[in-house]
Amino acid sequence: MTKKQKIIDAAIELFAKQGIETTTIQQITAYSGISKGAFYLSFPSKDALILEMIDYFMKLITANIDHLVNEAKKEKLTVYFEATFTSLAEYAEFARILMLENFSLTGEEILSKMMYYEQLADELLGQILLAEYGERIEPIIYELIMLVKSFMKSYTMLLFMPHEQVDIKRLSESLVEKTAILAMYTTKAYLTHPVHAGMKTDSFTKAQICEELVQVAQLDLSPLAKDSVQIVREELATEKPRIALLTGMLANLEEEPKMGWCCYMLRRYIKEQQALLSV
Amino acid sequence: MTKKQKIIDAAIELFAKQGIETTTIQQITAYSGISKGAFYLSFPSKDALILEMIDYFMKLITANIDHLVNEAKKEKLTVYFEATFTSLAEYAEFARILMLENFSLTGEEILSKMMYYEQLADELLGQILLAEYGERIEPIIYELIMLVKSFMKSYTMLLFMPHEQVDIKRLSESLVEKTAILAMYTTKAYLTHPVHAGMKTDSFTKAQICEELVQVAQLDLSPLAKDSVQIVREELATEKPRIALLTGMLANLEEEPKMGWCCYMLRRYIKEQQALLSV
DNA sequence: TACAATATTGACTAATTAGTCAAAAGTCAA
DNA sequence: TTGACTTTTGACTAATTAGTCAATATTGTA
Repeated sequence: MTKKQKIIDAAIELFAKQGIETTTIQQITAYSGISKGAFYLSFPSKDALILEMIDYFMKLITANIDHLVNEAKKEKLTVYFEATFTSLAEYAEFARILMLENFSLTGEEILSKMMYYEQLADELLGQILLAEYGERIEPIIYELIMLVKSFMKSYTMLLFMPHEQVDIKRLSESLVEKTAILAMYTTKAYLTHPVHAGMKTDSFTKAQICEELVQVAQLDLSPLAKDSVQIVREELATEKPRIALLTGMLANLEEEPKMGWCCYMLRRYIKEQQALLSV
Repeated sequence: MTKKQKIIDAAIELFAKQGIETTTIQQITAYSGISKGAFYLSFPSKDALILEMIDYFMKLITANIDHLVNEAKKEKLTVYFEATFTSLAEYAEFARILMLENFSLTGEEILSKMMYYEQLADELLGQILLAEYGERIEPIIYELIMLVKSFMKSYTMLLFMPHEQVDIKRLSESLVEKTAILAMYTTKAYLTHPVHAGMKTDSFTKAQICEELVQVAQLDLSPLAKDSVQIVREELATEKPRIALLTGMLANLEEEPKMGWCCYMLRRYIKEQQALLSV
């Protein structure tokens, strides 16, 4: 395990236990069995650590949910709810802290990072809703996204109450029903535009994906994964990467641990290219 | 203006501007033009100040919303939404900070204080919903309360975005529609019990109300208000306070500024006594 | 083994801030 | 005006913590 990973592991536990702001570098270094100096060899500052932790966590969750939803052939909304609650429950302590300290965290960067991932989540939810309920909900799509996110935030709190035992399946079904009801009968939508209007999630460029591939190539992967990564890198270096090839390689990588974010980027890239072609 | 009020005024502004945790006593004393020592003559600690500020603010909001809803003869839910958004908008900067730092605030006391006021809000909402949609929603009442609160929290965020201009009337109507839809069609409720089960808001005792009356009697009030307060105090000292008398005095006090919390307590006391009688 | 290059350490600095308290300023009755 | 009493002050303490860097340990190489 790299030193960075040791620090991140310790930080996850400590942040989860006592909050981000109140956890000191001293505590993190003591807990991970390294010295203070060593910490600053891995991270330039405490803020940088927080930023990387959030990034690490949000990529994990985002990629995981997107993967499960894409895999599902029907009832994608149910899967979306289940995947979200399950993912959050898995890292409940840290997710709880992140949610609660969300905005009290200082720093422009952290805030825009959070907004970025929220935007990604909104996009996925929007696609699912449109696929599920058809074009007729287009006039109320921004409202629906807001409402569904509201539900989820509130019910997510239940996951964080230690005594409460959440039945994720039943909860998801309950929320699907509410979403369907609202999609069906809502006439007076307050929101007619996305809330975070300014924000736009640019699609991933070939360069960005390659960069990420270089990163993960350093991890120890199965031979299949290692080769697939290499092939994708070479293909992305060409003028017109072949979608079929990328799709196949993506399938090779999907189940590989630690490759989640790569897969997410690739998936989006492929979808986008297909959309361009079909126009 | 008392020294305490000076401090509270300064704290409201500074907390709103830069957050509660990051505001120092130094800044507060500098801003309110007093010395550090003087601060500690008015408040035993920074935490005590925070606690009192939250109390001050929550009482203001709670009493105001309850007053407006009780005054309304019909469409109480609409009034509830409007009153809530309007009250929050009025103190938007501070409300925003309170909402965002909500849980990162340390201290058992602050947390239980917030839960207490949330519980009061839940009760009011529950009553309105039952009155509006009848007994048939009883099986889904806890779910509905949760859902409506979810909406409100999310849309409240819009109030805090400086560039966004919120049309409270239209928003409230939109939320009423959603509430009605959910009340009408929901069949699969996830929640069958209140979330904060342990918590219970005990009714106000005569002693508690008297205590508050003693407090406000020190403020400078109109002669009518002053006399009414005195009469209520005497009446509450008796074995069986007459409801008719209290109701009349309450009417005298309703529009008096700074009496909000007193009126709220009285209103609840009267309602409760009436409920006991009608059994 | 010897030596250089690299990695790691933890005592130290500088900055911040809640809370204290001896001294100064203000008040007021005689 | 005096002087006893109250209020207010702000320099000071003690505690905390992010970040530094000279000294030390480890590793790789010839």
